[in-house]
Amino acid sequence: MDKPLPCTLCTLRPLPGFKPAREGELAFIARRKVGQLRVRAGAGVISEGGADDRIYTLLAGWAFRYKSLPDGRRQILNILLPGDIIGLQAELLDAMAHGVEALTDVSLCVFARDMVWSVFRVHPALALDLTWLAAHEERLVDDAILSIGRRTALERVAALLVHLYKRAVASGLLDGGSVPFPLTQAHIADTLGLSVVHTNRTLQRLRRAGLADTAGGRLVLGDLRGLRRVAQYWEQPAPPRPLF
Amino acid sequence: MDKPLPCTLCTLRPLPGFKPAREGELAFIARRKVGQLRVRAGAGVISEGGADDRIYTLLAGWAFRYKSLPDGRRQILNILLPGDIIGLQAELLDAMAHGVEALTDVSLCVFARDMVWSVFRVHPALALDLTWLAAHEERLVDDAILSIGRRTALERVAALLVHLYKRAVASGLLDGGSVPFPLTQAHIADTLGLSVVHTNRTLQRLRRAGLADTAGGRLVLGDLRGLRRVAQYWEQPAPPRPLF
DNA sequence: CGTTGATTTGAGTAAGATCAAGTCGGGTGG
DNA sequence: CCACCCGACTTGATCTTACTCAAATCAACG
Repeated sequence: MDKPLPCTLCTLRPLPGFKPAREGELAFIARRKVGQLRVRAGAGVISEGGADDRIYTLLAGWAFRYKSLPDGRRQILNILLPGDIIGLQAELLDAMAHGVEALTDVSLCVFARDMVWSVFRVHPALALDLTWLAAHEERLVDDAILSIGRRTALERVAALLVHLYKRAVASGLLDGGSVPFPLTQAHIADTLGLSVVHTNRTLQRLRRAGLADTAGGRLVLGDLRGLRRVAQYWEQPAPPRPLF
Repeated sequence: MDKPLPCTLCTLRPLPGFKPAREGELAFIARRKVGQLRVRAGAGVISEGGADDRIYTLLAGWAFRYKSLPDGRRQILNILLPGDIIGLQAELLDAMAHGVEALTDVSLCVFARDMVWSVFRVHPALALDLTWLAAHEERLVDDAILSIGRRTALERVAALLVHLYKRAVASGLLDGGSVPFPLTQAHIADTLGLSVVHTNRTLQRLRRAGLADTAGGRLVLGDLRGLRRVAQYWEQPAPPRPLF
């Protein structure tokens, strides 16, 4: 735990990508925040199958959800950026069917386990936001299935880079034409269902074509339009999202 | 539209896989059901990108959610069985990011567009159920990603068959050691990110090994244990689910 | 029968995996 | 300061899985 940031001073909420809170809701949320948690890059936030009884929202840093097979093969389901919720599934279903691991050092707002139910009882509009978030995450996962199932390696990598670039920009991370990019090639491979070697060669193809470069922990898109074209990735405008 | 079945006589709810309705909720749901819709096998229920303003629940028959790329490649996201909800995403997010198509002739309970919001306002416990359903569907999609991304073709097919068998049994469709299986090999291929030809050969392998047979529109698992083993598929017990 | 959709088979190919080294760069400890 | 370590990235060679193309079979149905 580190010194908690009061929700009234939230650094995320003012960002253009987030909806402003409605009357009374911010105070309600603030009252339920029981602390703040810091997790180091590479460490686990929630373990696969574990029944954690907290809900988190990612305040700063990057993380990812993953699942693995008994023999160790691992699949990353989804990259988490600030504003994303962690642990909602565990609250609703019996246990967590996936793990969560920090990609960078990460700060999490911690909420008590009864948070969800009290939101539903007291603040229906906020509860609807929570469901919105769940539906939105499912949409991301749907997109991932389409990529992994039907795109070629080149298309997959291109689509992932466009996708992450867009989200990073929406999180206010754009700085001098590039965004932070904390994924290693092994992470990309685990996200896209590819081997590390093939991921490497595919990234090189994109780099040589002047489309995208991930060097030095930052992502530069040389030609967004062109990248979209090779990825067969068409724009879906992102409306402002709710935040907890 | 065909003659609607009143919710009080629902054929699904008594099944062991579904939670009983709480006090007052059944009447509430019944009042919001505006009709019943029949869709022929192969016809679309919701089109990709369309902004349908209804919510459905699948009363009888099989369907599937899908997404496609501009050039026509198609990926099935998820198979829908009786009790599944259709169109929740469209209500929450702006438009439908995926299409839904009937696999068999299908009956749908139709609810008005404001259904969701009124549930959240009036019946918080029911709203939580709705979110449960969303989280549950996401879990299925998470599993699918793991399969497509990290399992071999043989493992994928085996895992899908086990999965669908389990769900069909939970829907009360088991009859004489087999369940209905309305998917063509092309559907399986689109679900698993394989080509039709390879799907065919893989199914033959399973058949010859005495593990599973999909002949004649029915699925017979010759050796569930063995199938689980090749699929690296471990049991996740399914608690009773809410129904709308 | 003729048509249509689903399944099956065969042959050739290509995308991507695997195996095995090797490089590069940023720590750490001597 | 330098040796060395370690993780991430890169390269080459080879192998395998799964795709593509093309055609045959099969069954249901009007």
